Amino acid sequence: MRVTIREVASTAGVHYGTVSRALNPDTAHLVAKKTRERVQKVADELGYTPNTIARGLKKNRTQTVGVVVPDIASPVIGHLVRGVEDRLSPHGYIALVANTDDDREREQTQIRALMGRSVDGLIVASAHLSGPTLEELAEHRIPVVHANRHGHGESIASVTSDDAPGVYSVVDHLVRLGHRRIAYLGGPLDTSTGQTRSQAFRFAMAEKNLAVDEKLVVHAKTFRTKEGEQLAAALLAAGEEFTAIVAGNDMLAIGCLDTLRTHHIACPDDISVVGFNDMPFVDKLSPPLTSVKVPHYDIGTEAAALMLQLMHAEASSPRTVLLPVALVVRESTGAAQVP
Amino acid sequence: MRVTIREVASTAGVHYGTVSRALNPDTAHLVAKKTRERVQKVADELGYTPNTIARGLKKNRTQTVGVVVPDIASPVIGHLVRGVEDRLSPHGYIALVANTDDDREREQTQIRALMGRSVDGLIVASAHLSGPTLEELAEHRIPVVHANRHGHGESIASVTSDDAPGVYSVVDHLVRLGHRRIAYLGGPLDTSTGQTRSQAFRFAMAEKNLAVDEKLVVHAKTFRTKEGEQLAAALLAAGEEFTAIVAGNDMLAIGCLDTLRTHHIACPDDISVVGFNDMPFVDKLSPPLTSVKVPHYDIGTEAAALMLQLMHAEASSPRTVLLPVALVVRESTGAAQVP
DNA sequence: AATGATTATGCAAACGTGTGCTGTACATCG
DNA sequence: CGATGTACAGCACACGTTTGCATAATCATT
Repeated sequence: MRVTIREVASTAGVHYGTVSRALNPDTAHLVAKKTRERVQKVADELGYTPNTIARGLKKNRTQTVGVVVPDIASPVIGHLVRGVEDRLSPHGYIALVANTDDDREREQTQIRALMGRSVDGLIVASAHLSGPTLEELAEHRIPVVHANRHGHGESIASVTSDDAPGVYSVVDHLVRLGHRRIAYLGGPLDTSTGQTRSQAFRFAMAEKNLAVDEKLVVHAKTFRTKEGEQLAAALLAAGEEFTAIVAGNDMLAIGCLDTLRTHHIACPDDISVVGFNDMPFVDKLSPPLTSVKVPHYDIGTEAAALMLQLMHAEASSPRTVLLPVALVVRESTGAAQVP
Repeated sequence: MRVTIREVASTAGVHYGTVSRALNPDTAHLVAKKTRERVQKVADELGYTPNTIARGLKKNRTQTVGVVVPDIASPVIGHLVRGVEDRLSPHGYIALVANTDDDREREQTQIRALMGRSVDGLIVASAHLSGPTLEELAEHRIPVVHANRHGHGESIASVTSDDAPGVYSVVDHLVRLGHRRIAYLGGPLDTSTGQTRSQAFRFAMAEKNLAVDEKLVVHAKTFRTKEGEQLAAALLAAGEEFTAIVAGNDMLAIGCLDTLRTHHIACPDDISVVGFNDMPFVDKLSPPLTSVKVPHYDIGTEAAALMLQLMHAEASSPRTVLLPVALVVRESTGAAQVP
């Protein structure tokens, strides 16, 4: 059996209420220094650890935040979760992670499971969030922070990468290299990143006074390399000429590289390829992939920081954080092929 | 405010104890079908969800298992955790993950934090586990399963990959290609995988009647690419001849490839390189890395399965699971250079 | 020395469940 | 018809804390 506050009290010769106060930083000033020290010592000797469950029941706070992600096995998500953890744990909070596979039903189930465990807050990095679930969350008045995705309007706090300038810098980079006919292989339009980047691409092209050939714009249904391969092949088969592909993320870009290789098309000599996210090891690909560095770890820490603010109900603070990204030029982009 | 069992009871016109029994599958048979159905209906209408915290306090079980990992951001660990989650969640359990960075102190802190939250079990994939902590765990009589690492003796359940045959198949593969002078660049000897694979290498070499040149055996302090680079450079600088490097994992192997490239040594033409784990995307490296596929996802599911057994205290079952690995031959290994 | 102010501690009621025990109503049996 | 058994529901305590309130102890002030 685990040692309780009463045992500490009896061996220290004080009432258990006093022990509670002595051990709690907020109330420690209410107990005399002498007894506080004695209690502290006895608690250490007995190896007392407060029962978080009992405390949670009483205070209605569990020092736990739920983290809802599409897939913890994905490298970018892993870094995000790591950031959350690192920022949260010094404050005594711990993360409860749940995978959804971007599946609406599973999302709902997982969020319910988290709510049932009385998490103090919810960081949501999963793509969708169905209506009923959102309502439930509102009912429980539980703080919610969106990470790596935009919220519904501005009502929900969110922290994301500032993708638009990133996409612009990609297009700018390609244009400077002489590219004019640029294909776009984007991610799912029902995800926040898929949509944002797609719009940003059109905007950037307009900015450069370049026409967007609709035949050169395709969108994947998932962010998987396999689909990148297929869509890249489809772009090639369409017969429209182009000298560069901007991909919605690195996975899709890797698919492109594979397809180019199987078609014996040289990259970057014939066609340049750009990814997004700058995942680990894309610098080791052949050719090393030009990409846009997205600070997923920092997204995690910022989301956690925002969550801490919300939970402690500090004065209203900036609710929407945009983190800067940076183009990383490598060898998958080069001068446009002369026609 | 959240709806409690008492509200359900009063609107259904029964005692709250009855509601508790009616809603709990194990005790539902104790209440008449008619009232049980009425209670059920009222509970649904009111949107009652049992308070897991209160239940946890009473039953001393939280339907939660702690998962202690070195770094959730690492791709292999991500897959492992994913496996744990997938196997656990259908049973209503949820995973509480904690990173340790393989740091002894942090390990202790995190495990304490998990224990304080009354987890029902602990899956430990972190490298070390210092003495005092182990004792604490034993005191609490909490089920522990080691994943991806061997336990202390056979007293603790564990599930790992069967690395020895994997290493043997690597050496065998190289020998068949004509390699005789083979270097070993292993992981930290104070980690389970580092030690197992190192021993297995010596054993495999002996099996093949090949001498192990101690100047060609080095061990990293961490599993990082940077250290792979440095140690590979050190091997080259040592002046001993060799035609192949067996690395303790893919990260170290990637470091080797980088060093070979900067030294303008061709791989595999001059020196072959083999990794271990078969991480995502090592097939996209240049050259694509020959490696040993370790089923980290399955290690996760198996560890979770074992944990479920232990928690439900089913009859004593196989406590040590070894999962098979498979050599995946790619282009980083080739025929030995003729002298 | 008595009074008031301040500080330190004890007391006990919650928080929302689970569950052993008790009591009641009804059926069954001799 | 009385005794016994069975099925169901109520009662109240316990799980380990926190915390408002009351009380005791200490100290300063007049």
